[in-house]
Amino acid sequence: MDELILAKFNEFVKRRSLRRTTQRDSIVRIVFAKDEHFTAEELFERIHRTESRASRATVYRTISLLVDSGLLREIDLGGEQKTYDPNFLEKPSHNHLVCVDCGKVVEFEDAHIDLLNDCITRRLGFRAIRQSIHIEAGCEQLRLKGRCPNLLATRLSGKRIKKR
Amino acid sequence: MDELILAKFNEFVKRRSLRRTTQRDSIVRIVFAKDEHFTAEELFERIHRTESRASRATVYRTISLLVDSGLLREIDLGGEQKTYDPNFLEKPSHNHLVCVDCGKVVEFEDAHIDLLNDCITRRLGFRAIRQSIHIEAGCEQLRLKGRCPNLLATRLSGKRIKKR
DNA sequence: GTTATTGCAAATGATTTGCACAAGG
DNA sequence: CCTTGTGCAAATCATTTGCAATAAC
Repeated sequence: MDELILAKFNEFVKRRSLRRTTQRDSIVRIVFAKDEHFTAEELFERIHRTESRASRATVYRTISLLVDSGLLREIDLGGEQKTYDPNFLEKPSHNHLVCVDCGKVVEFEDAHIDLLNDCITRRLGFRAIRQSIHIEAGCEQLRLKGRCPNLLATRLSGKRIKKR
Repeated sequence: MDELILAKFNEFVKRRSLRRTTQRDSIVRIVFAKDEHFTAEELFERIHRTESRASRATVYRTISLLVDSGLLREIDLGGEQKTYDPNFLEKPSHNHLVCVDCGKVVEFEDAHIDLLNDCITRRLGFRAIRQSIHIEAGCEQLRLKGRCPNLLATRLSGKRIKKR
């Protein structure tokens, strides 16, 4: 499955008369091996947990290429580092809900929302290109039962929870 | 009108046992004198075009206070500098459409969208706190007539247009 | 007076870049 | 070969912070 993406990427690379390299290949494979969002630094660490090797500079440069190619998207999760989302090929129009209690990011799609946004855009005199919805929300289970199934997992994994 | 906001801010300042200073007063006045979005640097420049004086550090620190107080909101316009929006008091639930042709930012409110987002959030097991929609769009007039009323103005004013 | 605030300059931290060497086609 | 990519270390740039002097209350 991610081999298909790699093929698309290499097509893009060729079209731009760039070169296929071992570093680019392994970075792309690692990016699309999971459906998780990541920062440049997290990707760098993930790479170094494998047998592959690539410098920080190459990681940053390859991320830029992936974004240019349309295979990867930068999303706004409000942190200090940029966050990237590898799931837009599978779900071309998904949005993000971020739980302020546990930091969990939930992806969702909704055709009604998309349609409504399109209407609004047209009414304003524009032609929609891309839209993204960002919802900050609290965990209902935490509020009612005093605990949230994600909260513990998040703490254990040492993930960053949005401050504020 | 902005004197009311200043009063609210000073209330907040007192509640936190902080101090009312000339710098803070003038920064708040300048922030809410217009309904324009701005970056820290742009605010710093605006201040220095008046008779007021405040260091860059104080500008940054006061922006943080304003955000904490809920009077100012950080919004995502995708630039390298953080952007702030002083209009959430007047329009508590507005969203942003950014024109990729001219960089113009249009604010819009829509009750249907808000309701729909609320439903989706609840369905996912969360309780909505805040939501924002970011639409990137092209100018319909530019496409049809080959020119956009905002484009020239934007170029003249030297505003940053979103790259990509 | 005591505590918070300011301004400056230095520190930080993510991302970018120049350059010499290595690798792709 | 000739051109693009890589890794390193240095540069950038927005933002933050330590500290001594200053201003609130």
